[in-house]
Amino acid sequence: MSEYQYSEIERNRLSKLEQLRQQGLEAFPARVERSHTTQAALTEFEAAEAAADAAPLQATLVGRIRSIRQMGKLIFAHIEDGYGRLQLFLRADTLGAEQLQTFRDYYDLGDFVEARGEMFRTKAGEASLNVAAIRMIAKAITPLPAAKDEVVDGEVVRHATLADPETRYRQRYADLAVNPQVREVFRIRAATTRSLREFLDSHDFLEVETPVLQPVYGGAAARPFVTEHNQLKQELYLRISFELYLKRLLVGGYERVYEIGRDFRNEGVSRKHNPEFTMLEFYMAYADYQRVMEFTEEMLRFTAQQVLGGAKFSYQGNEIDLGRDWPRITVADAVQEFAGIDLAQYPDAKSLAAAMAAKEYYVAPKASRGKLIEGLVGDHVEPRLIQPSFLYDYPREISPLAKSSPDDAQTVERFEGYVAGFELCNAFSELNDPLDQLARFEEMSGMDADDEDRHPLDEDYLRAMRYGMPPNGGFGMGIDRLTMLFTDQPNIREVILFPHLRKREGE
RNA sequence: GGCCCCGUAGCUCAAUGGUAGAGCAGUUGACUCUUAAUCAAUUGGUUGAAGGUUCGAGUCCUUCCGGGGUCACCA
Repeated sequence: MSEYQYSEIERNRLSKLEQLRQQGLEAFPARVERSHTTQAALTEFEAAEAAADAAPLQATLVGRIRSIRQMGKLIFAHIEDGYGRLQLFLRADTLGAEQLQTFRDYYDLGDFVEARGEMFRTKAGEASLNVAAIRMIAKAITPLPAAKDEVVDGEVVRHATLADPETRYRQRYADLAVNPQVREVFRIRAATTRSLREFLDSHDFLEVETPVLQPVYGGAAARPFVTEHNQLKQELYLRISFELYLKRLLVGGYERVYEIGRDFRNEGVSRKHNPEFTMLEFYMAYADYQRVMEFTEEMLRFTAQQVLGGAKFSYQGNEIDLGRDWPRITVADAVQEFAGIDLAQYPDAKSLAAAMAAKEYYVAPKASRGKLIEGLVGDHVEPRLIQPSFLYDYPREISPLAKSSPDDAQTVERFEGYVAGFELCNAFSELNDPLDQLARFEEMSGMDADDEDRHPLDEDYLRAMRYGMPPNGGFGMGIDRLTMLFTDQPNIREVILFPHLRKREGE
């Protein structure tokens, strides 16, 4: 049983609904007529205007009532559909006094209607539908949380609109219904994934789907969500990455695979983190990380071109240009330049921690040398990388799945792409030597079970690798973060339709 | 999880510790070219919840619930 209490406004609207029904008027019909979208009606009407001898345009439109202006026996209203908005012109002469009164008495802002009539231009010059018949196709009981619309230079400006972030996220349907710019964010998001697919498909990649429920999680350092299969009495993890399954497919003979899907990480929620988020990973046989860097630049340029029409965009006040060559700087050089520490002089965690402490930098307790370097990058380097850049050659102990550099045992062939001061993607020359991989897993086994960096040993993955895995370059990118960039949104929740929020009492 | 801030009408927001208000939405009325229409009148509140201090609490204190920011964490 619902415990919902109707508000006064809702009770009023329910009463209108009841009265409509008493008059035999169905407020939620199963079938509707529609000859044009609002956009098509406007386009065709303007074309007919241009052709002097064209017949008047008859149209049947559907949409949600977004404004009503009553002028006695004349009513102006705007309807909005998925394509735009259009003014309805309701006049007693055309519609009939009785129908006009029905509209006045029972129709509200937010209702969906079907209106039939002839397109014309009002004295004020707005292309409008002179309504000959109108009917309710879905009555809105709850008023939409927006007061009024205004059109300024062709743009709809909504006044006193829904702004409370909590309500916007919990009731995204209402947010979308009243905030057109929010609808636009998710169109850009869809265009982004579409163009990434287009790029990868055109480069001979195979799109695949791998398990979300995994008996062993891996491919990243994060706490997993744990669940259980009842019948198999088996503990399962929601995946934290796709990596290990995608690389198994290279063993199987596919040269290029990718997956776009959801990862789950049981970590804190922040401006840049949601417990479930969308990731793109691809693996490219016979490529190394340098090749993947080039490919990444190409891919993001293509995507920006498709989605934004060019390589330049503005993000939170910074002008970002994906078009130029991305600077490539080693982690060691970046730490030297931005943090003033020469990593070569500090070959172990203890000496590096001391050097950092001397500069009054934050030193994470019990951190490995790799973890300390990562901290330096996060604190001192990352925020400075506004224009698209690659950092490369990462510490071995924080990269258990990456191939070692041929000339430095402490370093692996790994890069991260940074844009606007945050990490966008992460890639490496994938480790394909099963003996080295086993050694890496065993290094991890010395760690505490709850250490974030501990990577579980995956026997089946090792078995796959023993069959022979071609050398390959792998890549992962957060789609949510890319969408944040493309839509100039500072918070990941703005690019996730239904972001995670704490459950409310009673829900 | 720590710290800081916030929660008032459907929406956006006011209110020195001293009568809880405005605009829009809603309701009633006027109006046949409006477009944030206009004009007149009007309804609507357990101020997130529970305690406490006080003659008196939206305001101060405590706890809880929810949200935002930030730090930690997030390879």
